[in-house]
Amino acid sequence: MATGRTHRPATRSRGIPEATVARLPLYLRALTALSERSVPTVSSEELAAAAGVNSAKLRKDFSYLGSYGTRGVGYDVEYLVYQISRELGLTQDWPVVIVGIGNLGAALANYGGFASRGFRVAALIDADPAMAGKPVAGIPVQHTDDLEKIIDDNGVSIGVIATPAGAAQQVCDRLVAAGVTSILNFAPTVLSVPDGVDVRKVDLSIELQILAFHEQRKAGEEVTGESGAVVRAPKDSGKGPDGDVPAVMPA
Amino acid sequence: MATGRTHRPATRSRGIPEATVARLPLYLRALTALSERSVPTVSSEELAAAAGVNSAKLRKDFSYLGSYGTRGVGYDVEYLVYQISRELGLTQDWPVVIVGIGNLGAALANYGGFASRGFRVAALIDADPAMAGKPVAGIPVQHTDDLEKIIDDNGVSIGVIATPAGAAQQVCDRLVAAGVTSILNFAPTVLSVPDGVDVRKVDLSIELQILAFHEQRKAGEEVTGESGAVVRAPKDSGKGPDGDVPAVMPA
DNA sequence: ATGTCTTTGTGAACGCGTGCACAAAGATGG
DNA sequence: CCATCTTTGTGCACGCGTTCACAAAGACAT
Repeated sequence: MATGRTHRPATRSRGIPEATVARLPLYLRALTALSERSVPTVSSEELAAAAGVNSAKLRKDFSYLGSYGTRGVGYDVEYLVYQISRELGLTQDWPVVIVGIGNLGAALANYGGFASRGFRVAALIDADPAMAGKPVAGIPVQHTDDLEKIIDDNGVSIGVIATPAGAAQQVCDRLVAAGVTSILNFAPTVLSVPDGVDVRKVDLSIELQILAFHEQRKAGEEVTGESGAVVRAPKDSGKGPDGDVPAVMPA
Repeated sequence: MATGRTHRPATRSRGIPEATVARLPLYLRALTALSERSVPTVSSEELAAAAGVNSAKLRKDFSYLGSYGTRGVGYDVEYLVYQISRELGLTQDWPVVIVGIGNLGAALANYGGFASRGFRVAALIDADPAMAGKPVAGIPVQHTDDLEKIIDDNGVSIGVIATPAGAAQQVCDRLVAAGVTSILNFAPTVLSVPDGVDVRKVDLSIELQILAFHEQRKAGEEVTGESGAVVRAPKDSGKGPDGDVPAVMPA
């Protein structure tokens, strides 16, 4: 997490809870799919199932946006798509820069999910002079030296950091100084930013570690299991870690 | 989110709250850095700062693991690294398969953060026959047809899905049927899995949409203290979205 | 051994998020 | 126009997570 505005301590933005905001994109995706199939209306139950949430939660979420449903019928799909898009600020086009065009940065540049949701990759930036000018995803990579100018010229307020961990804080500082106020960080580092700047982080190895924790717990319940009891077959042929690694011993 | 075990409704695994589990990797990273600098002990205050969290929260988190600190001194770095690693199941080596070797899948295969944390990429799988045999990150890509055999031969219990959205559920079903019980999903879809299977999702466009929401809110606050009216500074030279896109109109 | 000083570990209070359950609203049919 | 039936919107209760604040524990100096 960043030092600045990351978890937004109870700062219920304009009355919409953070947890709800995080689910709106989910609803939007489900609604867009329905819209493409020309489904006119949808009930909270159906939509909740499509989004993978509880229907009561969904209704409460929508209640923060206003009363957009019709009792006895459900929600108008097109209207709801519009309302959520507007609420999320997706009726506008957000220019985004990606800094650090390695494997991940290139993958992000090629990712279709951005453009389809109102985000436009305005520039790709990398510190390697050898990359300069080389096109990635049809966009020429520019050098870090011009970072400030690029941000300014394009009116960018959202930056994506996909650099190695060591460079992330420095890049972050420059982005912020140049006027960026929202950062999506893929580097495995805690970024420190001033108040007023939002940081969200995506950390691949952390996600795996959380999975490993639960996986280990499942394995530990194998026979002992009170409820689930996986009871893996005899012999150590079962799924799971290959073996024990000594690791560091306690002091 | 997935239908199955994703949010784990209050199923405090072995007494350790989910929120704490999610922070352990963060602490571990900070501690590893200290360890590499041969720092012997660290106080909750220092470590909390390095991990970007509140020190009280950190102490409470550690209290779930046991009393590993020394009052008046702090925590033994090496010992804590060991304890957290063990708790997370990282003293074991977890074989992982990545399904869908497009831009993102390739980036994940090349990502160093996996190997350094006890995760080993056991296999890369893709549905494109043209990719078969081609090495990515030094590992030959295998065809989806052999998915079940690969899972079984390598004793894989953690799978990463980096396929297009359309293929994700099908791949997921096959992974689960083959014995995978933890899935990290990069495809923008809600996966449905049976009980006992954990799913974590990483959705790039959702993260950006959340940032856009806050960005829009900040813009709205510019001059007008709180409620509406964007009132951007004179001329539209400020940072921000390029312009309004009509989008869908309300019914 | 005793006192002081630092830092941990945790009891308690509070706030957010979730889910139940139901009343109100409106559509639909007779 | 009235009755019935479906589905929303929400009051309420509960539990998790966070934070404060402080007593207990131990290091360290004298």
